[in-house]
Amino acid sequence: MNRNYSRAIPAEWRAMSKVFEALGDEHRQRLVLSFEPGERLNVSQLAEVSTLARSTVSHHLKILREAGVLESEKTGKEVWYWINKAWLMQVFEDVTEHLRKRL
Amino acid sequence: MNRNYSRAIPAEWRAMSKVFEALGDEHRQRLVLSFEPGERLNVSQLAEVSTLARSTVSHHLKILREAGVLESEKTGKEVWYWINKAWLMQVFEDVTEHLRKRL
DNA sequence: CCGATGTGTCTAGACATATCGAAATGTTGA
DNA sequence: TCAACATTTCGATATGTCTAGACACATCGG
Repeated sequence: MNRNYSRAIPAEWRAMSKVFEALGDEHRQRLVLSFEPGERLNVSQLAEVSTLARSTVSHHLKILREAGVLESEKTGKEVWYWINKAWLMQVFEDVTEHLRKRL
Repeated sequence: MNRNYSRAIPAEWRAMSKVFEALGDEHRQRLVLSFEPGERLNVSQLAEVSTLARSTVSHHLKILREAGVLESEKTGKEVWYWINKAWLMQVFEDVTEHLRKRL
């Protein structure tokens, strides 16, 4: 048994922690699932398909961005979001690997 | 763009949803990380290393069990918990695969 | 410069979750 | 049967999150 409960969370779990938190919400899952491969969407488009108010969508996008799930870039008035696919897959694989070897 | 925001969440995401929610909490992460490979731990042992009250630990274990992260079995007075490793790895791999192919 | 547009922030209320201690439940052994 | 033990449930409170609308800020076109 690993007794030092308060020790640092492993790096791959720490990164994953934010992702777990971000993707634990169903609305945020649906936002992520609105993307097609390689696609970039702006806030208006995402708010349009969502059932939520635009400000609420903005709030959820912020959480997804801070978790590293989404990336964003502002061009003119619009802010375009896309899935941080490579990084996200890497984090998932790291956690799977940690699970395989250590737990 | 996938416009039907309210459609059903894919099966592998639905299973993952509970896992995300369960592992989004740092205390629950620490509980899971207390296990060594193949090990079974009871509530008292987990409560002992935790900084939380016994009843609170029990509450978190219930969430982890309902999410499928942990399994449990009662033998006599004690309830033993262990990580549902094979299933958990499968779910992670399914999500990674969905991410690779569809997003 | 001004109005229209796209986005983010702030606020407040509703709602959900976390937490602990006490009480209840179930189990074992004397 | 009874006392001790392990765990869960319950009640109360504190804390955090979700949500919409009002407002602020930046950008673009006229």
